[in-house]
Amino acid sequence: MARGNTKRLITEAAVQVAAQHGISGASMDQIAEAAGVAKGSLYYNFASKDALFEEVIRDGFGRLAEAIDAAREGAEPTAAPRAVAAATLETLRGNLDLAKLMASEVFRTDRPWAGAMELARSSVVVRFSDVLRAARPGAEITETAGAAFFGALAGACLDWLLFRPDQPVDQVLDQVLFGI
Amino acid sequence: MARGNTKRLITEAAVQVAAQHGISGASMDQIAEAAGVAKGSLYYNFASKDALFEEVIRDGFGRLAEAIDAAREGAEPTAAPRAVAAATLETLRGNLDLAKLMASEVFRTDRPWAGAMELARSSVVVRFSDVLRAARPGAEITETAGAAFFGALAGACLDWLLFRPDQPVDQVLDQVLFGI
DNA sequence: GTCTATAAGGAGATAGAC
DNA sequence: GTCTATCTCCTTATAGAC
Repeated sequence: MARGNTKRLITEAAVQVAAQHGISGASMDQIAEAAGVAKGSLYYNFASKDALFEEVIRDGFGRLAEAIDAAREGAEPTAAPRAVAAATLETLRGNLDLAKLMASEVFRTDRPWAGAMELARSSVVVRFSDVLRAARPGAEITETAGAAFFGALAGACLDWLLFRPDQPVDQVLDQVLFGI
Repeated sequence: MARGNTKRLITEAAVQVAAQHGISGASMDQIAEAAGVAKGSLYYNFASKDALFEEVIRDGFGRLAEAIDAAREGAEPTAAPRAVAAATLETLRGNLDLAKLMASEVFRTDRPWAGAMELARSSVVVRFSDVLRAARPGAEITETAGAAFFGALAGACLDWLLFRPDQPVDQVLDQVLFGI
């Protein structure tokens, strides 16, 4: 089995296991079993459990940042908040385990990977702030508004996918943006 | 030492430890040490680690629900969203460890205490939805909007307290409510 | 009602065969 | 590059003294 593929198997299994139990509650044994590889292979491909999850975190937020950028490119500034929100909801829906994992670990500030986490979170928050600013040239918009927008999307999206999955995505979008 | 007091010492220590490491990562040994009691006392006062955190969860969301109700009572319907948002920010600021804990565990659906968690979360989401509906009699507002409002407040509040603590609370409030 | 001591099993990580 | 076997420490929970 090629190394690149094994690494991907491991990170995907890590996401799946940690979405249920949290990073602390996810054991390397469980991850190895979910990935279908031996525990030794985890430690060949990653220096430690912390290094493994640092990569998971970077990948996860990176994927979200790319989706935001793509959605923003194709939209007028005033329409961009809705386009970006839609892209975010779709990305989170397509990576539900990752979304749960991010939501549960994003505000942890005292772990080895906390620096990488804050860098990744911040890059997404900045994107949201920029989109809001461009849509409302007059308003005073700081990164706190971006954090609020991000929180609104994450909160509504997980409420939707976990507890009210029958809603159409447009309805969720309307509810998130009802004031914008 | 009276039993009521010991229980409170334990729950407060549990919040403090779990805010850092998550519930899975918080050990009963750490909690006992932080509470200043022996581990045996934890198991005298609570049937298990899961039972302990079920009480922590119920207490936490109960406190938030009370603050929301109090803020709503004293405000006109159109001013209620801001009043409720302010009360929420103040409550979370006064219980930062609890806020971190709630944010990180609220979407966990496969734990023994998941039922209690969803009941508690839902009671808060319903309150937010009601406040928004009363403020905008014409609009179609579902509980998803309440979940989004809750998410926006939690996201902005933790961004504020953890990474931009110098902002005045009114400015945070303005950023969260900029579209409402 | 709170303590100490301990049981039984799971954790992260490593060594060495293949 | 992946495996199995193993080390050591930490985990939840219980038993029984005080």
